[in-house]
Amino acid sequence: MEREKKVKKRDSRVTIRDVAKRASVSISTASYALNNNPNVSKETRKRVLDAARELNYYPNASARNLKTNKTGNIGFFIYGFDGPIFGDILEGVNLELQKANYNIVVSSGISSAVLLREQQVDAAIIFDSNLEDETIYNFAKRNVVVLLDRTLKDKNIYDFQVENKEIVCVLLEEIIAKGYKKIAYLSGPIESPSNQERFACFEETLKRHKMETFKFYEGDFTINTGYKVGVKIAKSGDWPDFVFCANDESAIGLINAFNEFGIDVPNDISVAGFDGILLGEYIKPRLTTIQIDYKTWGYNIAQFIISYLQKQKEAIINKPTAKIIYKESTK
Amino acid sequence: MEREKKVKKRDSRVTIRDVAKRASVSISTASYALNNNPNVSKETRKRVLDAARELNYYPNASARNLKTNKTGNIGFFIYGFDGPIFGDILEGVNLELQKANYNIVVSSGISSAVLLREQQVDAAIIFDSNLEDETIYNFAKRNVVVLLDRTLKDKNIYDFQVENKEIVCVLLEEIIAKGYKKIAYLSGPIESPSNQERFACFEETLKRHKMETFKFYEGDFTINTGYKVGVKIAKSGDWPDFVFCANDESAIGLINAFNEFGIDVPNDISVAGFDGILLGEYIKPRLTTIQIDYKTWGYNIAQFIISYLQKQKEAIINKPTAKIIYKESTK
DNA sequence: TTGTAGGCGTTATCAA
DNA sequence: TTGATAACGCCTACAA
Repeated sequence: MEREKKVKKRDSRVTIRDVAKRASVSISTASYALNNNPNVSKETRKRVLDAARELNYYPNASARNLKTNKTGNIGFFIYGFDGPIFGDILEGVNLELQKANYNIVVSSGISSAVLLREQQVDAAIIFDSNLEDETIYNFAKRNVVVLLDRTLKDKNIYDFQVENKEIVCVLLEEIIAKGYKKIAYLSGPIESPSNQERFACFEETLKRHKMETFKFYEGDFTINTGYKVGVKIAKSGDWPDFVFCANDESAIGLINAFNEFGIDVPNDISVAGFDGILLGEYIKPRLTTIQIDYKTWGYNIAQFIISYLQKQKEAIINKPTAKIIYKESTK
Repeated sequence: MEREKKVKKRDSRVTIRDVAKRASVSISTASYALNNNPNVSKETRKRVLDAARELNYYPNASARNLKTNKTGNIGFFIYGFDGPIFGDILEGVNLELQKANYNIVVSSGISSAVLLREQQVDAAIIFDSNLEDETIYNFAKRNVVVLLDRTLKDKNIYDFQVENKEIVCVLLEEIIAKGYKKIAYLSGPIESPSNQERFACFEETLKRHKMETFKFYEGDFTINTGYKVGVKIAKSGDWPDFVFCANDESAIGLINAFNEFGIDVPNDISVAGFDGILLGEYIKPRLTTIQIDYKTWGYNIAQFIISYLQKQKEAIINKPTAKIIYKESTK
């Protein structure tokens, strides 16, 4: 019975206490050594680090976070795990964060709101329109937020929209120059800022040439809806000669429908998209698109957050590059 | 000066202390109320919850985790953010975890190892062969681990491999029945267990029919390498009449190369893959494949973890269903 | 039913 | 250069 009491608590982790004991120093000295604090002698540091290694010690994150009020984690919150562009952004973000010893933590759905509310991350990158503005504002009271899916104005909140304006205009100018007359638009969700910007540029360029939007088809950025719109167009008989799609996925759905109905792309109807996703290179005909360098975008976002958190310098936002890639879906 | 001292610390969050004060109860009562502990009167609970809402209180995760030695987070660690099957598994996992109030946390690269070592998650799902066995063993001393990419034997460690055996045999049987004679294999990474299992079934079935592997091409599960192999085959002139690829992505690269070199798929060479990824439906010819229900797999994994953590019952592992989908890439 | 108090594992202040 | 000790915010015996 007596002996039982002295037994180490079942399951208990190695703590800094154990390390200190093994290195024959006080807890505080151990902490200094482990955190590279300069005021600890070289020999002591070595003893402590050795002990830590021998005991396979790793700090308890909760305790550290509670004390320092930091987590070292950066959250990336997305609306779903299967979006084709997230992969690239995330790779860029992660590569860069690793260099600065931040951890990336990706989440989606309710989890995202919980992690934000309980401040389990030091900074948040948000690409999920399901997250409520209020949750974001609240998190931003004490932490930095980068928005990719909307625009909010407040201290600590920054938005990194893709640069749509110029590049969509350029594409449309070139399309008009090629002689297309009946130019239509397949939208994303109406309220999406990206969609709105892209459509604004679309309309503006047409207007500059005294042309009218041949048709405005409502979509939602998905292949499925793109397909449905394609079927409707095919059946209608009232065909445009060019459809600019707000993103690649809807363009791919559209082309799929056209293929099925024997509509010749690009000769009957030409199609272009936006994003430059991998899938666009594997469909037939391959998709003309505006290619965004999402990986670099991710890299830039991570850079921004790091310099913000470390307050090294005025953090600067770099827009990702965009370029037009002509493939066989246009003449 | 005096006044300065009394000012609330800049930036400080709302704590349970503030809630207790506003509800005029002690901290412990507030805690009980917030955690649905039964021994607190209805009115008191209401007062506390109201106060929490009014103050916009959310618990400090670090403090809670430190005390309870739990995080409520389940980690999913992957080798990269752009794998086409992760999206589906993750959706399934997340949907199920949400119901049980667990948060999903996805990470990759060094971050994964850190999160595991510092035990920032209560359970880990691992699909990243870059993570070292030792890191996993260590984490598993106190937590449950589900492996999707390898097999390790230890307390708390479980592996959920896709069921490759039966279904690959069935496909090969059917292929042989169709009269293919020169049947080749395009592998994944040689050391990958999935690849090994699939190849074992492949070889076994051929052997049963007294056939030999026409060629073994080494790949690595990527489109790029699949493409390179395809080019090599095209140039060699020594063609198989059927290539079974260890996954869809390599099959897609292969077909792409064949298309470029004017090899007729399926008539010159037929191709089949494994996974059933979206891309396979959009290439020409569409890819014959073994389709795995990855979303359900994710669902099952989450179920397993939840019942394990809650020790409700003997946790049971359900394998995901697999079925063969014939498309135009085979005769 | 409610309150008091101790401690989870760290970091960091202060004194030695 | 090192060590004792007080927090960080929360949960939970135990006492009232």
